[in-house]
Amino acid sequence: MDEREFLKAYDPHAFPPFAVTVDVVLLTVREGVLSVLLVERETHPFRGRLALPGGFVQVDEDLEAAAVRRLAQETGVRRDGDSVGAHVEQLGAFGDPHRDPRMRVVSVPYLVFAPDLPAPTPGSGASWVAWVPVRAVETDRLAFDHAAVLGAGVERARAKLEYSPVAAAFCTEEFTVADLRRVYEAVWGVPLDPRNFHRKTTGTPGFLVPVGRDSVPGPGGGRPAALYRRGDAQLLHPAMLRPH
Amino acid sequence: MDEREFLKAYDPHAFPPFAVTVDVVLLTVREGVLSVLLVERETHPFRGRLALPGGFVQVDEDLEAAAVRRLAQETGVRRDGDSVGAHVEQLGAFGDPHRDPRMRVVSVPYLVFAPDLPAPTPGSGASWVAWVPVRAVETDRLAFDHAAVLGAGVERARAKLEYSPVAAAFCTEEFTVADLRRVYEAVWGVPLDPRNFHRKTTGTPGFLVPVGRDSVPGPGGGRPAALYRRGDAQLLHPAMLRPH
DNA sequence: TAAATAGTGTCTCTAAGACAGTATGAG
DNA sequence: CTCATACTGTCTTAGAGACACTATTTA
Repeated sequence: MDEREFLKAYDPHAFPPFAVTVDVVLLTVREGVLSVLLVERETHPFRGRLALPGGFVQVDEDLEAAAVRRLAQETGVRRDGDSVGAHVEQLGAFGDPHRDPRMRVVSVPYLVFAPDLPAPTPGSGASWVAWVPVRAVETDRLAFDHAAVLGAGVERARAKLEYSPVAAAFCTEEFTVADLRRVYEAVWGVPLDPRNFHRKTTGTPGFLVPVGRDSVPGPGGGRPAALYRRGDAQLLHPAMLRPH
Repeated sequence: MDEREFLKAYDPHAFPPFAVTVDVVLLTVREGVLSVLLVERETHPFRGRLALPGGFVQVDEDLEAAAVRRLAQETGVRRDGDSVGAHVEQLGAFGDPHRDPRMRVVSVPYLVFAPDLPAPTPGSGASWVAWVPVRAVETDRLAFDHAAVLGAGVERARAKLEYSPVAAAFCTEEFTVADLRRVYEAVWGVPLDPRNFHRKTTGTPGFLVPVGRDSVPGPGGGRPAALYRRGDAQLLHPAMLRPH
């Protein structure tokens, strides 16, 4: 039998059914606090419980595209090269045989970083959507294994800030060194020395590109800060060190 | 409708069929060269082409267990806490809609490190098995998207050696500092200064535990080296730096 | 003996941590 | 003016890279 005949005779329905879902761990920093976008599930299973946005992948759909689609459908948050989607990264596969009571489901979560966004609006499958501070999430009340997924996402985010310049994905296109420092402080949960942080970030080639203009100081004053955009470096050399 | 009724009425076969497979990127260091275990496919699709060991996950089977099972079935390499399986790590999910001509398949590859092992024997689904130096793999002739999977595995291994003590998983239970250095040199593909490497590895707390005995020198002589076991550190602090 | 490998010591340089001191805004 | 934030400079110290030197084996 050659390959063509083989494929013609192949019946996918002959095998026990699997499903593949995607979930989105969408993180942002609001008021100095690392927060995650959660929805309240509108249907069984886990109806009424909080969960990450997500859902079934369509047969002909790319995994990352499915994640972005479900995020938009459930929460109204759309991909947009400059803000949401500046950083989208796969978190792995979660496939415990009993993670979903309906059937065997393997879920592929995606980690997304976003700047502080307007309030999301509930859509299909969600009766409620909101940003929840990560430290305030009641992990043992999340649907499915989303506590583990969220934990993996936060841990990945913390590690990623050390050796990559993705922290800028939490900021608007133009930002100050202090904006960026507040991202690191929120994600790592530790205060950083503003002066050493300034020296490190502005001194690492390719991390920050000066815009040439200054920000306007907030209420209470302070010297205006220079504005920067993200540079083209893919890796930080040497890495930002997280205080131990 | 409550949750029980909902689940009773749920028909998994009503949805388009997905399949989930696992693949194994089994790496070792043989004669100073980073090598990967490849099989020749016995059946369509990609019959006769080289591929990573792997196969379909069973409905009630854990993903990592499936990877270990397929590795044993196809190649005879068995899990064994001290050698193969000293380090097993998920590499993510590969789910391009057309990566498999039979049907929609999402594959979850696992990265495994092993010490130099006895020659493997072909089993179910494989007509041939062998260790192939990673640099000698003809990536454009591998089955499916295994070139990308192998690339991700090698890149992950390189990064992992920097901040974790997993390099010891490439060695037998007791090993010398030079054995460990040869692992780093093979995986990173660069020579390292033996003296600085010695200072770094023996000076990092929790990395190496001295056994108290010496190795026997090879032919050609040389001073016997102290033997070590892997320590209990999970992370290297500070990290081993890969020469840029 | 020479050659090979193991292990120690020492110097230099980069860069991180801990600040002091200056600049420029708001109120 | 004071207060707040931005930015620059300086000192100390940990640790990486580049060696020289000593130790212990085989041939």
